[in-house]
Parts: sequence; C-alpha cells; structure tokens
Amino acid sequence: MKITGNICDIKIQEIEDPLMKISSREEMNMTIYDIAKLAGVSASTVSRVINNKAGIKESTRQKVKALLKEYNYTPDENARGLVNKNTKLIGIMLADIRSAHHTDLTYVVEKYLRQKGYCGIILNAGSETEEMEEAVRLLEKRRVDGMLVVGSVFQNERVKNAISEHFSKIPVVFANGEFDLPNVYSVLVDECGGVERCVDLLVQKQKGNIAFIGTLNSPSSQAKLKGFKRAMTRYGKSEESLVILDGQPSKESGYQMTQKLLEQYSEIQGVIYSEDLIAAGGMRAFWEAGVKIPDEMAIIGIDNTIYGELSCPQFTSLDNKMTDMASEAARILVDAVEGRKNPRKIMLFSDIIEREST
Amino acid sequence: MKITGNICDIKIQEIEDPLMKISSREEMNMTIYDIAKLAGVSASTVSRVINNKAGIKESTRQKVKALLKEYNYTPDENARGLVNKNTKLIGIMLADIRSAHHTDLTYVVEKYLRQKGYCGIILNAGSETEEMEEAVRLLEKRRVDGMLVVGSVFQNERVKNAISEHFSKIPVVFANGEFDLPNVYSVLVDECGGVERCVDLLVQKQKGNIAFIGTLNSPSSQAKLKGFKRAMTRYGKSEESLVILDGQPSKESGYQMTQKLLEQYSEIQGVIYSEDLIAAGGMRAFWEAGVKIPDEMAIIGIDNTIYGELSCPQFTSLDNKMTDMASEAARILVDAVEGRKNPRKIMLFSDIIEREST
DNA sequence: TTGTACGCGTTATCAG
DNA sequence: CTGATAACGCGTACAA
Repeated sequence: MKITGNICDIKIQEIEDPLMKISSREEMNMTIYDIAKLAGVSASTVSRVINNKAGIKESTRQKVKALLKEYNYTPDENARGLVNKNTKLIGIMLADIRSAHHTDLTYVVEKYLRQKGYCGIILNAGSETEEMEEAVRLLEKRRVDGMLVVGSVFQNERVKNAISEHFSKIPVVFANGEFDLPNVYSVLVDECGGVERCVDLLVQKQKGNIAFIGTLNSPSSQAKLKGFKRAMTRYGKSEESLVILDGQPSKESGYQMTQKLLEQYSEIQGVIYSEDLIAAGGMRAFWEAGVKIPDEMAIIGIDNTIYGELSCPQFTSLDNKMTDMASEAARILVDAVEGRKNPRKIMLFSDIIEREST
Repeated sequence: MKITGNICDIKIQEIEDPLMKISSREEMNMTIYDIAKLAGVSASTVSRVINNKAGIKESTRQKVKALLKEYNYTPDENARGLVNKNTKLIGIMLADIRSAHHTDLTYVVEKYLRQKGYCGIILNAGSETEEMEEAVRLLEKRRVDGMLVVGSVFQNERVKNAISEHFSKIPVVFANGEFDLPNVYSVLVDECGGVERCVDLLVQKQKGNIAFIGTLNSPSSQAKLKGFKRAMTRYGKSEESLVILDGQPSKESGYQMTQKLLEQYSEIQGVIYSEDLIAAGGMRAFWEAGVKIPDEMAIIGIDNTIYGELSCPQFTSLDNKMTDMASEAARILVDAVEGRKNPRKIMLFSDIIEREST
C-alpha cells in the first residue's frame, strides 16, 4: 500500500517517521502536583480549584486557574474515577450498529450521555451468545457505571446470566427486551399491537389477504407475529391458512421471500414485513415483476427507517419509536446511575407512518 | 409515561424500586487484595498470576486461579491503566454516525479495535468547530491511547489546533483528511480521480452532458468537484459551462436540486451526485418526473452505500473504499499506539460499482 | 518463589 | 483558608 506520486494535486509523501521516540517522555500530561508546585500551593488546593469547591482565597484561586489554563491542564478522568468509584462510562451493547434503526438509536443515546457527562462505549456484540457474554465481560473490566442493552436478540438465558454474574450491582436498561433481574429496567414498544393496527389498516384498504414476511426468531419478531396472527384471526382467518414466510434480516432475503410469495400465493393483496430492510428487498421484487403498488399490492414495513422514505414508491412503516426509546432508555439509565427513581418497565406505543404503499 | 395494564400478553408492572439502596455496598467488586487474603498470599502474587508472569509455584498459581474463577474476579482496566500509562481506549470522532458510510466504517473499526484489546469511544462531534473542539477535550480527559478522526469536515484550523494542543503526544489517524502535524497519519481516497473516471464512464455511455449535484463545502467535496471539472474540461467543456448544483447532504436536497435540474437544464444526460444519499433523493425526482433511467438519464452516486442497491433501478456508485479505509486506519492507529511504524500517509483507490443506472 | 513498599493521578478527611 | 496524609486498584522494582 505504498503510493508515491502526485494524484490530483494531492501530494503523496512517504515518511517512515520515528514518531517522537525519545521526546515523548519529556512532556507528559500535567498533574495537579505540577500545577501545585508552579503555584506554590498544595495539590489539594489545586484539586479544590478544579472542582470549584468553596473556601479558597480568591487570589489563590485565580492564580491556580491561570496556571491551569496556561498549561492547559486536563484532569485524568480515570484516576478521578478510581477514587470516586465511578467511571462516567456507559456500555452500549447491540448486535450490529449498521442496522439503521440501531444507528439512529445509538446517535440519540450518545448525544444524551455526553450531555450528561458520560461517555458511551458502543459494542457490536453480534448475534451469537458467546460474543454477547464476551461483551458483558469487557464492559465489566471497564467498570462502566451503567449499561444499555439494545435489541430483543439479547433476551436469552446466557446474557441474563452474564448480567447477573457481572453486573448485578449496576443499573442496566434493556431497550426492546426484558430480564427479570432487580437491576434491569425495560423500555418496550407495543410492536404486537402495532402490527395489529397494520393489519387493520390493510383490511380497511380492502387488502384483507395479507402475508407476513420476515425474521421470526427474536422475541421482537415473535411479538410482531403474534400481532399479525391475532388481528388476522380477528378477521376470521384461521391461523393455519395464514401466509407467513420466514427469512433473514437482509434485503436479499426480502427479495427472495417476495419472489416466492409472487410465485406461490397469488391471492395475497398486502404484505407486512418485519423490518424495513426486508421490505426494501421486497419492493425490488415487486418492481421487477411489474406489480403496481399500492393498487395490486399494499406494503408495510417496520422500523420507520429511511429505507421507507427512499423507496419509490415510498412505503408505509410502523414507527416503533426507536428514537423515543433511545431517549427514554438513556434518561432512565442516567437517572438510575445517579440514584433517581423510575418505573422498572415502561412501554411506548408504535405509530403507523402511512406513505404511498398503502 | 406510566402505563398499567396488559397489552398483547406483555404484563406491565410498576415497581417504584428502591434499587438496592443499602445492599449495594456490601458486595463490591473483588480486588487483588481480597483474592490475596483468601488465598493466603500477597497481592503481588495474585497480580502475577493474573498477568501470567513466570516464577510462580504451580500450586499457588492454581490455588489463586481457582479463587479468581470462583469469585469471578475481573481486573479494573482503569486502575490498571493508571499504572501502565495506557487506557486501551481509542477515541473515534465523526460528525454523525447516522450517515451510512460512517456507520459501516465505525463498525469495522470497532470490531478491529476490540479484537486488538482496545475499546472505542465514539463521539458524534457534529459539524460545528466548537463541538469538535469539545470532543477533542473530552477524549483528552479520558486519556485515550489514540484517536481516529473520520471525515474531511474536520480538516480545519480549529480542530488542527485542538489536536496539537491536546493530542500532540498520541497517535492520531485522520481518515479522509490530513493535518500537517508530526503525530497525525492520513488515510486518503482518490475521490478526485474516482470522479474523473465516473465522467469517463458516462461519456463512454454517450452521456457527455453531465451535471454535478451535491455538497461543495468540505475538502472531500472539493476533491470530487475538482475531478469533475478536470474530466469535463478534458472532454472539451469550458469550466463556466458546467452544471454544478450546490446542495445539502440530505435526500431532500437531492430531490430539490434534481427538480431544479429537470426544470432548467434539459440538455443534461447524466448526473454525478456527491453522495449516495443525495442521489437517492434525486432518484425520487426522476421517478416522479417519469424520466427513464438509464435511457434518458444516467446516474452515479458516491459512497457505495446500501442506498444504491436498494434503489429501483439500482444506481451506480463510486466506491470510495470506506471499509478498506476503516481497516487501514484502525490498523495504522493500533500499530502506532504499539510503536510499530507505518507510512504517514497512504491513499486508497476508489472503484466504480456499476449498476442499472448507467 | 514470594512479600514489601511504592507510585500512578486524583479526591476526601482531618488537622492546623 | 490550606496542607499533610490516606485511599482507590493495580503493577513492579527490590528485597527476602
């Protein structure tokens, strides 16, 4: 990977730098002792100034402050944490930050945490329980003050055990899932009811023959599926007659499942996809097949991500309130870390964002 | 936000928990001293066992190890860092993790760092220089071992100064930008040349009247624009005659700019968008206007995100190698932190991923 | 092979 | 108002 030359006015140089090998030690970070010596006071006085404690002569305070600024001293948050018994670190565990709804959530959480003086450590813990346990262990080593678990895929015994082993004493907020543990809070969304309302919407649009396509393995997916079944039986369908296609959380899977649907289930008038991403894959299949949306087929996704808005035509999506969930979860977590009380479990209500596909 | 009831079989409870108010102190995290006492050895022996140092009687090693496991002791990484003078923390600064190409990059980086024993602290530093400086300060407080700066928006004097003030002694890798500072590495992509090749492709497809739509303010955008101008003049166009529409990095802006294009520049046969997201907005405008793609209009985006694949038709995109950049940047950073040498500046070469829009 | 003593950078307690 | 001193959890010379 060595390129030498001049490409588009950007000069490429190679400098095999001996990056400050010796010089680095000479100018370490300032400590309160250094400042104290400079100011002719004790370290504790400097500490007091830094933390704005009362009972310091104004003149010394100013003198110290000046030095602090001059040498632009920055306190070592880790050393601070050692004595304060907190790290101001929050662990954020999710399967994969690349899934659009988690990205949005993470953004909101990180912003909030930072505003409250905390730093988020985001861990892509994957979808295998072993990786998840590993992530929990890692966060324990970091002595995070609290932990946010995002996504119902984490709702399994292994993770629950890992948490009760390693994190029985710090607050944990589970977004979109729950553990029956004394220190775990839950923020949930009524995806079940939301999907019921999706069915209602389609029925109302004269699209009563509805298929459900998507993943079925996570608790969240199960809730969605339950909503689907419940609503469909409410409209007189037998559970055995329902068209439910099990797939992966990818656009490719959405595409394939939808092709299968078109081949095998000609009576279907509408589809509910368990995720927008899968729906986006489905849109492609309909587009290729020349199926008119919404006239010949109505579409609803879930998550209300940007995929629905980018699609042509834009598709309706069940907004499962990921950003609301993010701010609630972050708030509850910080509250818990700082000793403020909150309900152990709250639920948010999803909304259908109707667009051109219904 | 209090809900009581039973919704879709999910029982909602309200427990105004007094979350372990008293009990929490009783069972703090184990320290090496606790283990030492239990094992009847000194703390240093325990430390040696933990760090697999040689020169420990096998029997005591086993005894200690057993205790370690029994009480599932986990070393305090922060305390460890205090004496080791490292934190195994890496700061990752980007404008907004929600932009798809940054999300992918972040994922790759986080995975790599973790595999190498580091933890990433991701900061959404926004696009205002003040926020950026704030982020730098924050990372200094955390005493990160290294820092990754992602995105050419950070290439400004304020950030450069902040880095030389607060981070003159630790390695910094700048992905998609550069600072002339001794401790800063750069990983660049030849977006300029890439866009030139995009123009070449369109010309080759008999779509020589090309417009450029997108953001123009970041160094990265400037490089893209330069490539556009260079190639177009190469094909005999005068620079003044070029159609260049300045917009925002959003689908809405892409939509509006494209509408404007359709209204005002009927001779245009192809468009290069500075970002996939903007291109996606543009696709909508073409779709609404009934413009046939690629017959009546050829489209190329930049970033090679999922947006291009989801679009119907899928659009061609310049792959600016964000994930390669991510792994290179992460590798170089860890290398630098651990004292291994690397070129100070490397460049990756973009690739055109051709799809249905050209 | 193991223990003692010290230091990392900070805050808190207590004495002055 | 200010300064010693101890402590946080850990690693490491140095001594035994």
